[in-house]
Amino acid sequence: MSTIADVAARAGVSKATASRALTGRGYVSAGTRDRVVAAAADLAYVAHSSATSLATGRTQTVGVIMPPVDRWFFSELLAGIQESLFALDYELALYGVREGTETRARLFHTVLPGRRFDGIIAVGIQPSAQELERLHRWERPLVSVGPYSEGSSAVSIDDVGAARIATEHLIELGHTDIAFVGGASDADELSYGDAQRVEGYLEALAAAGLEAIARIADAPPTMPGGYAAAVELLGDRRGRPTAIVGVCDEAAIGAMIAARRLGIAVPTELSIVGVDDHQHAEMFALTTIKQSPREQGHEAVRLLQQRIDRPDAPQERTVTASALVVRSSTALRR
Amino acid sequence: MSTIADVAARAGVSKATASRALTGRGYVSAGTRDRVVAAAADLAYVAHSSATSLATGRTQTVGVIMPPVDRWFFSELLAGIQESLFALDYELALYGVREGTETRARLFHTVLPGRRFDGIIAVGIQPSAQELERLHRWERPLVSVGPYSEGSSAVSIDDVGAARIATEHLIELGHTDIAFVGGASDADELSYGDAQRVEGYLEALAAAGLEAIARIADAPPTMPGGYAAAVELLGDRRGRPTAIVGVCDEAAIGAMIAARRLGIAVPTELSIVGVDDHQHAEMFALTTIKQSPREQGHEAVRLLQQRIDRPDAPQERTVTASALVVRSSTALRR
DNA sequence: ACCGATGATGGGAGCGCTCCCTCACTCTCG
DNA sequence: CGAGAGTGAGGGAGCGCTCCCATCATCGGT
Repeated sequence: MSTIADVAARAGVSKATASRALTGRGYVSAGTRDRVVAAAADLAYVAHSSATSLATGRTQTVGVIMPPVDRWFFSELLAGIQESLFALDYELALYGVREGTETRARLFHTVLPGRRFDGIIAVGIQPSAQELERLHRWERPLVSVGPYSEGSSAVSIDDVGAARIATEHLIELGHTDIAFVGGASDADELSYGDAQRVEGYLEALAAAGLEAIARIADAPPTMPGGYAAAVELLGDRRGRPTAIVGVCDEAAIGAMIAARRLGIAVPTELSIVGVDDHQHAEMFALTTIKQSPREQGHEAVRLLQQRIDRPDAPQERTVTASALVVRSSTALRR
Repeated sequence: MSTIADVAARAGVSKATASRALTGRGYVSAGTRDRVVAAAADLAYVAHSSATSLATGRTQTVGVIMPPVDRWFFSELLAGIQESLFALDYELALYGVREGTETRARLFHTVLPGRRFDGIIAVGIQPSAQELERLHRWERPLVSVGPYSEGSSAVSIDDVGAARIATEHLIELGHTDIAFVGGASDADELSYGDAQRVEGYLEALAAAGLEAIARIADAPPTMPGGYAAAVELLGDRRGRPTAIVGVCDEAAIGAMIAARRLGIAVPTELSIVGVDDHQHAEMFALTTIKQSPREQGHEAVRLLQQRIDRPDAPQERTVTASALVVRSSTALRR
């Protein structure tokens, strides 16, 4: 493994000049630059990242903290972040957040002070006041995806709005018995975004004077979760709702499959709407609210990059709009 | 941000002693150690990772190269890797592999020589001879998950075996018209493991003297992929197979949904078997071959750790067994 | 002819850590 | 009782890079 000293020697210049030629910072004559670049190529020289980091204080690495990627939304988001970071020549260090505070504690006590990252993208995490304070002391930019908190840029989905639109769509179709699949009686169990969606559902009902009929079935935001909850919900022939809002498409699809098994026709007997526009939504002809997690990933990186370049620039907050995509899982109430 | 010099000063010892006390390498008296540790705690001292790396040559970071995590298998595998790395105090730097060689080229030309990683876990990647040579020159361990190549440890699924078992199961049930959903006429389009599965399917047929009936439907290894392929396969009432092997559970489930829509009863009229034991397999009562991607992730990290500790230890190769999980998507041929 | 930009280069300090080497001291054992 | 091993601590080089500063040449403007 050759060092910059080797390159400098081979090009017949000093280390300083070689560094300037290679990084593009400072005065170097064209001829010298070419010689240095050629020498570097000959030696297959690549700067030692730790040495560069130590000298510059920048690691070219971004930490990404996110929930397990087994949900489509997160895996898409991660893909978006990955694409953008790659394009900007940043490494991506992935951190899981298990609710177990161990990961989180370690992150704040060891990883951040270790100055491994130039910035952080935190997905679906609401930092505590104490954590925020530490982040502030960390003096490096944070962009959060989802929840928004003072002192950091954020790209958010309007989760409340998405669920509201979904619910309103059903109300407009004449439904007055609309259940929500994918809540949790213990609110702590819900991710931030999911909690917001419950909120949106309730808001829409309230706006239509239907708050009394609110029915929230607890379920994890997964297909089996939605399936199980729907089986229970639809099992009773008379108390059965005529429409269902899923906390996400996975849950909605689970509910749809449950309905089919129970011989309940969708959409004639039961309307179902989801949130996300999951890759499977089309196959199931699911009416849903389109989010674009991949683009949100891009946006998050853009914001972060901006703040890395100009740390004193004002915080920015992007809220991406939600759009209703009508397919054929919803219909007028009979 | 305090440095080790600050800690040393506060504890009234030299930098060297402080370092020894904190890293646990070399002689330090218990009393001194305690004083240093206390001083470090007071100052909230955490070693600067770049400085440590530069001095030790180790980054405590492992690079993970894998396909997009939108398939359950990969997201589980990643989760397993993440868990184990976290437990061992390693950072995880994530790399996508788009077939676009750009990522790959950059990895080999810039990232590896930049000495950012102590080791690499490569998932589903068959390095070219030239790449292998570079890896060798890199002199750091590589563990591959999936394909096995000379000179690196590997944890592999017996993909051939898995698909063979799945197919044999159908043959034992009396089926003689068994289609495979999720191939690709252009073999390059298939991931390594998927290609192996096609292999296993063909092997089983051949062993039963059924090679003549092999029918491989091209489809991406996804639910919509399996759905579309199955719709085509099952559309023709007479030429219809009596059993289907899915390249993975997602594809198998897609096929199952297609069958339902077409009014074909599973398993009475059509048997379906998948590979993976996906989280949704149970909900669909899918007979499948159980893999444990999460455990494979653990195993990959274990192998890597071993090789980081003792670089000259012999290469190890783990092949995890596959087990048939019979649910109710398969039945005797009528 | 002199001066101050401007361009091009080299010397070398310094980033924060580890670890080799040296030194001092205390035991242990022949 | 002295040699040698074992233990504890400090000094300081060195990891590979960047970047500040000093130096020197060139050149146009007064």
